[in-house]
Amino acid sequence: MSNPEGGIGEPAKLFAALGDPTRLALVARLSAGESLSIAALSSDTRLTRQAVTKHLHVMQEAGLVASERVGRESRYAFRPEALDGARAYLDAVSGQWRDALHRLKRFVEE
Amino acid sequence: MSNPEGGIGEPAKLFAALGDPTRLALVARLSAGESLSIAALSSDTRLTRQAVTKHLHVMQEAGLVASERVGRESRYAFRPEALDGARAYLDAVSGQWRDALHRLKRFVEE
DNA sequence: ACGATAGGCAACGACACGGTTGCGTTTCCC
DNA sequence: GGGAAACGCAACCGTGTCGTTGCCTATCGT
Repeated sequence: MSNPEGGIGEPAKLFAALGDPTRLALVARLSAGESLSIAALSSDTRLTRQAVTKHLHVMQEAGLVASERVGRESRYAFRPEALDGARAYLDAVSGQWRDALHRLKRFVEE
Repeated sequence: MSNPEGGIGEPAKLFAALGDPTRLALVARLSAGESLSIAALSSDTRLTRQAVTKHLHVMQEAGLVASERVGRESRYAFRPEALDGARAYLDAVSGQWRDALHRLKRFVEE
């Protein structure tokens, strides 16, 4: 399953989760290492707490983030392994492109 | 500008363009090397030609693809350079995560 | 025990998205 | 020249998304 055709559903959800500026900002905040609460994440935004909550749910659904309830607050942590799937897909696509160019070059030179 | 905070708008558009199964399938088709017409791309799909056209416009807006009008048909070609931006963003994010873990480790060990 | 803080749930509105149908225009080919 | 192929444009529809507001529950601190 190294060709880009195989298994399109999962990477699409991942890319879709990354395809929003607000969500990318959250990823940037969380990739700093700290596990942060919803209140902490929505404090320096013009968004409502519920808006941030929804985005976090989307990101959790895509595997980008993991939540852990501690006391009265729920902390969200970044999951860097989730990016491996995206990177693998990008590499598969550009690898297929590179191979295609290589085959074309060999064909022309023969 | 190597931190993930800088310039969030452009990669978000790129990821959003990749965040759709139909569009990912088109990328897979086009990454095979050949420059294909809209009719060719929509022939082996259950979608209408106009649906494929809209997806191609979105992908072109994100820089994923380039169009070239030849005769009565317009050919679309994959642009692998577009993926570099996405890969750079992923690397920046996971790099920031890795550095944060490293700093934490050093702090704990001191 | 009580106020304040953190959060979950649900409804709602505005708008974008994915897709279709219909029609007109250009280009190819016989 | 005329039919057919390839495309563009615009309107339209159903659904999803983004964000809000309102309200209710749980937990913390004093």
